[in-house]
Amino acid sequence: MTRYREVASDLGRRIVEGEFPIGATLPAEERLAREYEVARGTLRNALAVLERQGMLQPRQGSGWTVQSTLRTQGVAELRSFAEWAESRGFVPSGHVVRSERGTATALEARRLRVPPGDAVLRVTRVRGLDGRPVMLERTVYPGWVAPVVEPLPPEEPSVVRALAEAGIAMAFGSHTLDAIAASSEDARLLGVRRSSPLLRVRRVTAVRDGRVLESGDDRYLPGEVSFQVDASASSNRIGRTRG
Amino acid sequence: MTRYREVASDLGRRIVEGEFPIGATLPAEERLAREYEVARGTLRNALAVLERQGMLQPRQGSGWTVQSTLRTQGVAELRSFAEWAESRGFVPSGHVVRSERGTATALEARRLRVPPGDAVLRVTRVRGLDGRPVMLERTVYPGWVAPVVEPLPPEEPSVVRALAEAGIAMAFGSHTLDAIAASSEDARLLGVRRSSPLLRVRRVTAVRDGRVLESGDDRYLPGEVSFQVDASASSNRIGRTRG
DNA sequence: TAGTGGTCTAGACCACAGC
DNA sequence: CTGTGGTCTAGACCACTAC
Repeated sequence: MTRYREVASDLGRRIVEGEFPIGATLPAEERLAREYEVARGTLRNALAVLERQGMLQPRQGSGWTVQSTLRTQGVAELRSFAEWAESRGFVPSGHVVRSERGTATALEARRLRVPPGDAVLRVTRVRGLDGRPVMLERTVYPGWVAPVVEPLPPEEPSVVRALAEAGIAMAFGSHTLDAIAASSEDARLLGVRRSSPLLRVRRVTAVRDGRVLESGDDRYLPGEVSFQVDASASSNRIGRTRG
Repeated sequence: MTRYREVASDLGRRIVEGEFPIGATLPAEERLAREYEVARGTLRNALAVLERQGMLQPRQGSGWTVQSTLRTQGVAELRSFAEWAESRGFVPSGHVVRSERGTATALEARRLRVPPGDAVLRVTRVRGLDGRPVMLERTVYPGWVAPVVEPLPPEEPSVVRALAEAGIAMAFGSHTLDAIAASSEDARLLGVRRSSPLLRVRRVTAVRDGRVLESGDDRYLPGEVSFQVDASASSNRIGRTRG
């Protein structure tokens, strides 16, 4: 653990616990640096961590003000449906509709960055919140991930967590959002009429060394989950939101 | 202009011009710092700027590698339809369908953070790429912005640019993405069938001091424009993409 | 083992906010 | 004016990569 992460962690804890409520101004950097017995540069590294998490915002000449007392996690927040749901107080569910081994088509191979014809695992899941289906997920895993995913119980709510426990941690993700009309299968599994509008999120996630972990196509019912992007000059934050 | 921004700007130019192509490794920080005659800390500030723009990525023990030779702009990239289109080589168009003054409804007042009943300006525009309509935009402006927007020509392609030239610069934006079925008016103006799927982007943007600049509802034809989010442990980047 | 980015220190001066 | 964050310097040592 580096010193600035320790400071960020402790300062974040004090904010979450209410010592500095929303709208409050933190003590000056100089004072906080003395308090934690670090150089001002190190303290500023810690503040930058909390800024990226959306908790703090600086203003030259004034000070650092508390924007939020909720910790967000960037990638993880976007990546794991189950962890997002739990952090918001919903009960996530998952149900495997289909799971089959196969060989990579040209398109899948390009997305997964493996040779065409390589072994892949295709899984279709219906994801729910508090018992109601809200999203249909079709994921393709490359051969090296398949042995970890295949033995999971069909009702496993968090595949991401299971992968992390197996030492496979996601480090990068690219998501593309658009709208699409429900196919016959989409309609049947989500319980809507064919060609009704769905929010489609195509995603490719990779581990630290660049290997692709999965390629997926998620289709959300409108009105249940939407995606929110907060952008400022210095940082962007992305997350799901209800409704 | 601060020194680290100057360095970032020059280094970015060298990358765009091809001196360091995609995949290339930059000279070591120590060497670049000597070259630019700045301290290593200042050079690292410059590299951080280019990292946030998605051009560079560091790896401990190796070096900084070039990820992209395209400059992105964070908020601006997300905010201005016209500037995004031009940067990608498309010709953006805009056409005002309706423009009317009115008083803020309860919902509009909450979004714009003004008292209900305050004067507002409501504008509906069809936005196009290379002559084809791709998006329908309904924007509500608070009273203090209306005098700048109202006199603009109905075919003005970039409202953001016009506002910036009037000294009104957007500093923060929140965007919420979901899918929605086309209403009768949506269908008529975009040339699709009623209840066909559209990507809806609701946005609220604010200036530096926190005043809300506009509240909008944009509806995109599927297959024309989508939104892409690249997330990693250290940073998130958002932008539009074609198709 | 040599070279790289990651972290940290202890100062300094500047630009801006707010009284 | 005083206090704040923003920038900058000139060093140092550590963790990791690649040979």
